[in-house]
Amino acid sequence: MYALVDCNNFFVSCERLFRPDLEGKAVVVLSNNDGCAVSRSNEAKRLGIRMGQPYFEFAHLEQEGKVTVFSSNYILYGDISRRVQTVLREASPDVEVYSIDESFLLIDEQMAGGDLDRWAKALSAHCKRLTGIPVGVGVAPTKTLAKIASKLCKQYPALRGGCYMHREEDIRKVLSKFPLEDVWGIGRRYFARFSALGMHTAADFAARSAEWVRREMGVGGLRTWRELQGVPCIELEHPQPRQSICCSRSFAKEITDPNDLQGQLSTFVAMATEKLRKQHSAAREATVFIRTNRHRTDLPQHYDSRLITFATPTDDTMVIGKASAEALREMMRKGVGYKKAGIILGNFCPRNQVQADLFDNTDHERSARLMKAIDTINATHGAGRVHIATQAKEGIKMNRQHLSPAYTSSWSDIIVVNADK
DNA sequence: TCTGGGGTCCTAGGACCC
DNA sequence: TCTGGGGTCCTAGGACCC
Repeated sequence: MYALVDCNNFFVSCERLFRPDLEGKAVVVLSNNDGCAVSRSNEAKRLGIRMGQPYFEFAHLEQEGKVTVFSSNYILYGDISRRVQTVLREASPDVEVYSIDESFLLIDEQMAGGDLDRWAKALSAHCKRLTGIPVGVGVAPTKTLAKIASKLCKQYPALRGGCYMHREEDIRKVLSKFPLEDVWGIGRRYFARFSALGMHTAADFAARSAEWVRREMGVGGLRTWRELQGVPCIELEHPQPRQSICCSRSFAKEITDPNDLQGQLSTFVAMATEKLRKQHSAAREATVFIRTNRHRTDLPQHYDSRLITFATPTDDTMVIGKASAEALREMMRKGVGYKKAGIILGNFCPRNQVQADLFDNTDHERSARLMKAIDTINATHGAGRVHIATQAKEGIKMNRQHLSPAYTSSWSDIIVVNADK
């Protein structure tokens, strides 16, 4: 059986850990740059705040004291996520960390003491007790059904955080009420097409023929369809090195000054190459892109990107940084304000299998030693302690007006318990 | 005024090979 | 009228996920 453990309103739950006064209240966590809602407490959902809704549209609710708003604090969420994963690894030897707030576990009835429903509820309670994070645990014969079971946990508090779904008639009953758009693998596009054909529930989709599904959606859709019938087609996956690494941000204000934008891009390059080195890869390609504010239709729009190729695959911040800076200079138009920029590294090979270029006389040994020194210092003395001189001193120019402290990852932000009070 | 960031997989079609 | 058969590789675009 597969279990899906899904953290409820994860970012909001992380913020509430250190703000218990917000329990039972409407809370929203915003995307980077305080742009839009990415996590909402149940109370905030009830206020009508939608996923992805722009902040300015509900900022009045905050003024009226009806909702508390946070900037996203990924350092905190990443740390809490690792704690949850630690608890889950004790529950099963086979865990796939699917996202920051979801993990799949492989589980059999013996391990669970013969009662998987009880096991699911117990794991939910255990996780809450050890980490403070409320989770739903859905157990079913396939990953797709386990996702559905975990959603039922949120819908029905009587399940006490755990739901084991395996009998055919139970599954049929659930699917006949489950919205098709909430099925894992059915996105916005397919749902729009299918609902126009009168299909609205998971059961409507499951009732189509295999040929029809294959024709309309290809093999991926067929897998989803079979998983709904209880036939496992999607296995537990183990972490693979990334095939591309992207680092980009929107800025608080449009940037016009080339040096200014160069400083921001340089920081993106440093972040992306650090991730690249962490997975022991070297990149053959980098794409640099810039864009103006899409929403300001009154201003001139400009999007451009440059693909850079490296004769010798590299993970060197300075090599990639220098090439990116040149690309940026070529693209930037005078007087145009840029709202977003970024870099995508791609076409990787393992770092220890780099094929040298006959005409390349770079000192790769020296480069490797320097990068290792930078990474080691930053890992032990704090991110960004040493950096390339072209990086912006003040960091990425983002709006983060509602940022919570780094409660678990910075000595200066650690909670102080005052016994006198 | 104000609208996120980071990924993966699959498919069709074109170019090329013998 | 009818115009071979069997492949590979690459890319762009579309779909999906959180």
